[in-house]
Amino acid sequence: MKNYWLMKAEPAEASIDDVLTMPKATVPWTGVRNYQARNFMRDAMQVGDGVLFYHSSCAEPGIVGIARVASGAYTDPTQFDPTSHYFDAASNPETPRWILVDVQVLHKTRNLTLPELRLDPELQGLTVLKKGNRLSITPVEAVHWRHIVAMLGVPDFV
DNA sequence: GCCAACGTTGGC
DNA sequence: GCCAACGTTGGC
Repeated sequence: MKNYWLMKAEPAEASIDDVLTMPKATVPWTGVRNYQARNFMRDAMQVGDGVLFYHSSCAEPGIVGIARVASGAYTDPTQFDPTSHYFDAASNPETPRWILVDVQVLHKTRNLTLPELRLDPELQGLTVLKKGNRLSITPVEAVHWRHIVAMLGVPDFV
């Protein structure tokens, strides 16, 4: 049973266009430093899960592409790099605290903006629309996933 | 830049 | 274990 996710990226750091320039349009989803988001990657994500690629902290936040989970969870190396913004001095290499998965972009889409998402009655309950939501990785219900891929006119690969 | 919401830390 | 203080996220 596959799952669906919304994953936030800051375009200033790793936009969908940046990812499309990478080999196989695949990016190691580095920098998650929240336990709830980490646990989703570690415990619930499977290769092949559907991903809504979301741009946050930018002029026009919204869903900008469709992606898939392309690897299982593995150690996020940036936690051990003192020069990295994501360095975590408290993490021990024998029991790494932070992990990541690879995410592969399948389709860049138009920007389905946050205001548009909010206006759609069928998307009520989408976690990213909830007040105070800050989680960078959130589960998406199958009914919401199907609605969004249909709106964007991309094949539902999951 | 502001601020609401939420997570984390640390004193007790 | 409680909770105040502080830090971060992220829309606006």
